[in-house]
Amino acid sequence: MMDYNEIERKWQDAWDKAGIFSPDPGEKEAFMVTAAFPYANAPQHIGHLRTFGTADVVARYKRMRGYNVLYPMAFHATGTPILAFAKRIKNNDSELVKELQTFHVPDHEIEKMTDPLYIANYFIKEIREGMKLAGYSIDWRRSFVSIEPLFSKFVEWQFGILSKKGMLTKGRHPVGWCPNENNAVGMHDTKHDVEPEISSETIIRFKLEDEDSYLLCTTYRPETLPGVTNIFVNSEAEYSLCTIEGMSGSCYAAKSSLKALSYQFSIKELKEIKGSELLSKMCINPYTGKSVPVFPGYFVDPEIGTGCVMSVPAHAPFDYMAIEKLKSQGYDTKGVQPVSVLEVKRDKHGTDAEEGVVPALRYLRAVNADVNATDELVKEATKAQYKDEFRYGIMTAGRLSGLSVADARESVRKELIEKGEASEIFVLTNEDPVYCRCGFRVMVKVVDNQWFINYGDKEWKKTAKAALAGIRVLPEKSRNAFESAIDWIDLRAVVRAQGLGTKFPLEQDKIIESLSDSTIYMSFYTIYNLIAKLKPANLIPEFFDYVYLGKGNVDEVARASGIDYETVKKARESFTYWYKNTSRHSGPDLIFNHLTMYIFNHAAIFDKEFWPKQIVVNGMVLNEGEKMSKSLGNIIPLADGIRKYGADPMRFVEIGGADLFSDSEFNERAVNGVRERFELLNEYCSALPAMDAGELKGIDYWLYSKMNKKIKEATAAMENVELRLASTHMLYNTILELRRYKQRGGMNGMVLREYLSNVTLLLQPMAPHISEELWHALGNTSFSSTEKWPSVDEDMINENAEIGEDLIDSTISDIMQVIELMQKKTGAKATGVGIIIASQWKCDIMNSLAVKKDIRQAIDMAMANHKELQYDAAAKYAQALMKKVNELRVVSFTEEEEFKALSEATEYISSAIGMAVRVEKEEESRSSRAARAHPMKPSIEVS
RNA sequence: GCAGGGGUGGCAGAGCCUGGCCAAAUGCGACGGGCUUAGGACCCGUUUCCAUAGCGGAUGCGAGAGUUCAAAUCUCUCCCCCUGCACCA
Repeated sequence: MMDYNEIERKWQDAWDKAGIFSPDPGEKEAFMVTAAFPYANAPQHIGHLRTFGTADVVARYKRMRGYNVLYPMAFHATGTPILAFAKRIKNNDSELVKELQTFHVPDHEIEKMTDPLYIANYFIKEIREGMKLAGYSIDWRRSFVSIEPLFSKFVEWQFGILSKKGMLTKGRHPVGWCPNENNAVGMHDTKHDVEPEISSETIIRFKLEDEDSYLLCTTYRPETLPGVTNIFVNSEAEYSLCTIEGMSGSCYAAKSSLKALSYQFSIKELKEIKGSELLSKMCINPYTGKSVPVFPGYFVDPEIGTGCVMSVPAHAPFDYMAIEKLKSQGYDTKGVQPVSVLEVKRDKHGTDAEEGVVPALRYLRAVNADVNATDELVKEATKAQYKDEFRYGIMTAGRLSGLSVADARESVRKELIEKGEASEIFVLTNEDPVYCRCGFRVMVKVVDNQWFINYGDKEWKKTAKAALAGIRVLPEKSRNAFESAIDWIDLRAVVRAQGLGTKFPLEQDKIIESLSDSTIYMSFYTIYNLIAKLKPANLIPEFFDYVYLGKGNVDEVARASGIDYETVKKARESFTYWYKNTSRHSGPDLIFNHLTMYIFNHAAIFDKEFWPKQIVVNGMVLNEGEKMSKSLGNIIPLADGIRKYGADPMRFVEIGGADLFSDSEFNERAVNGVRERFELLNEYCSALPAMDAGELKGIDYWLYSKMNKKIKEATAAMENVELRLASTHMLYNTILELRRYKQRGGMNGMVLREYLSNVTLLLQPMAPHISEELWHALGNTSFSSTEKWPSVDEDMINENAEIGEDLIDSTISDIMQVIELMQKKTGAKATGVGIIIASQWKCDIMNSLAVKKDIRQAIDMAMANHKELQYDAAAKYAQALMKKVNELRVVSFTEEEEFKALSEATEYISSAIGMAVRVEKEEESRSSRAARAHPMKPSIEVS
């Protein structure tokens, strides 16, 4: 048994000592690999092997292909999660403490984690250790943290440029808000890590007849305005008359809804009235001008929206039910009748459309709801109807006629907002109320004067598309996602009121939001080791202008910044050297934010030659079929996994275990399978010294052929970062081939050494430690890490050698079948087997037919070439073949070659079937079954 | 809803772009056999159905339709699943 951890430590130390992964600019062509940097709030779990490991495999492969490869790594700590973390520790949050304990964070460390910087530093150290254990070939000299002052200088410079280029704008923006802490809240600020989901609704005002005031209704479905028959209010609740910013006149809304509204509009209360007082009134539909009455609605919640809803009984089951209930209670509903304003071409969830039946009623019937039905049931009907109507509905009412529901909604909404009759309001759409960690209910606040990066800018989108066109996206099928991400991304709020990070240059009391400060940081790696010792004050914009944009000259920049001449010069050289050829790695979840912003910012800031060249997107890692998550408690810390299974087996399973884009599965069985195969390779390597070299046999040529094919295919796979395919070639097929080689009596030490040497090198990117170990077991003294990738000798790819082996296999399996059937039938035991090989003329006829499909020509040709051949026999054979002429393939073996291949394998075949074997040619055979032989399908005679 | 990706044998998962060599790689599982004191590991075989002294046939890759001499693979329609939807890293 190999001790993986010992082997890994040994080679990691040796690499460190040799400094082979800390490159500087040189003669060789550069290649830089970067992976989305880890957030410094927890050590890594095995899922991180996917992105960082894939990046490492690419780095290692490219290094062996002769590139000067740089794989740097930094750490992200910007934003609020680390602050929230510190606060939770302060509050003794047991959930968090438990989580930390799964990562073996000692209690005395947890105690100190009330300090955000301490947290970041602690985990950065942990993560770095984990990455070393995993064997990543990282240049640690270039490692920085996204909250350190030098990096902030760089980010300030970046935003200076964005500002100058007009990419920053100001506007209104809704955010989740805690009224207690007066803070924006994101997912990590809420109880149970719920993301506040915000969507927009429409407030529509209905003018009260004979009064200079309005009723405010909230609705998702403004397109149903033509179908409004009345308004519902809650007759038990208090209502307020108030003035609302952005709407002229005074308006009524439920008193208990005002608080939430006040975070989006400034509101002044004038007076209060009872809901019941509104009941006697009539009001005017702003879209149709029609007058409608106000009724009490049992289901109206005064806390939601404005506490008034417009009633569309034809299309809203709740409205329909409410009116029916009123009627049954003897309430005077003034003869209102449902008005249908749209029709659905196909009913998915409701009953079939019936002439004259109100749509809402159909959906209610579909769930068996009567007048006494529960709200749950009505809700179900509502959902179904809304879904169908939004998806398939076509408007039938008035000017909206013919429009789809979605289009009509936009059109009505826009028209009313322009006229000042409606306004947009934001609401939380989470199923359950969302609570801040402090216990207060989260609401929506609209922030004015919010700074945005304007990714909606048409010209910028165009440049980004141009940049994308020049990027090699792997896997290629994810390019679509990038295309649509570029189209879709719009304004992005760029600052926050709190959090760690860089101050926003245009508004010094705000912090640049954490995804926005890390869009071009990869370029910072190229110079970080040169400037690490400088003071922030040295890093003036002119310095970055020179380094990244080539503006100005060394002398001036050196003088102005106080940085010495050599460093300035080197920094520019380093950037231009490393940044021309880059590969960016990340998970699929970042396509719609980070990676797209990465493209946008590069396109805006850098010269074309420094735009991204390659983006590799990889899937996640699942643990025994389930997503790893804190809540499931199935996270495997990286260090634990490596300690238990070894880094290389873990790497192999996680990185090579699935297609790039699909998720890979961690399971113990697979890891053990890999370990066993490594052991087997190791055994073969140790057995080598005892083996002699001798004359090459057929099976040796076969192994050579397989080896070269393997190199060819593994190389192609690595070029496309198809790591699953590559791993199949490199390890799994290797084991199958070695097994066969041995079974077929292969024992040529020279051949085997060459084969194993190449396999060892192929394995290097994915299993670097094992590769080094085997490489030395084979007697080498260099690092396999810095060796050349094996090259293909096309001449040694020998199809015939492989066909020969396939022939042997298929013959054996045919023999076994025949024997089995015979024994079943006659009960007699077989004692010997004759293999009879088809005559050359059969082969000739078959090949001729396969190419030409001309029976005449085939027979003539065979007759001409084989004097002994009877015309009858040739014709009969050719006719039989004609029946499936379309399936015929050219046979590349001659009778002689077929005979040779099988004769040489007699020993193997007879040991496989357990009895004596005789091989003969058809024309020499006296067997009655001889004529049944086909090319590559010898006749079998069992005696 | 919008966007992106999928649906293949007991399971996982290739193949699909570039139609035929695909009853469909590979791994796992199950079954039978070998090795072994026994188990594990390892090795060999079987693993849709029917037929059969092997080389044949039927059904078949979410459902349906189409194109083609030929479809898991191309086109259309439908159904279902997964992921993301933003200021959050």
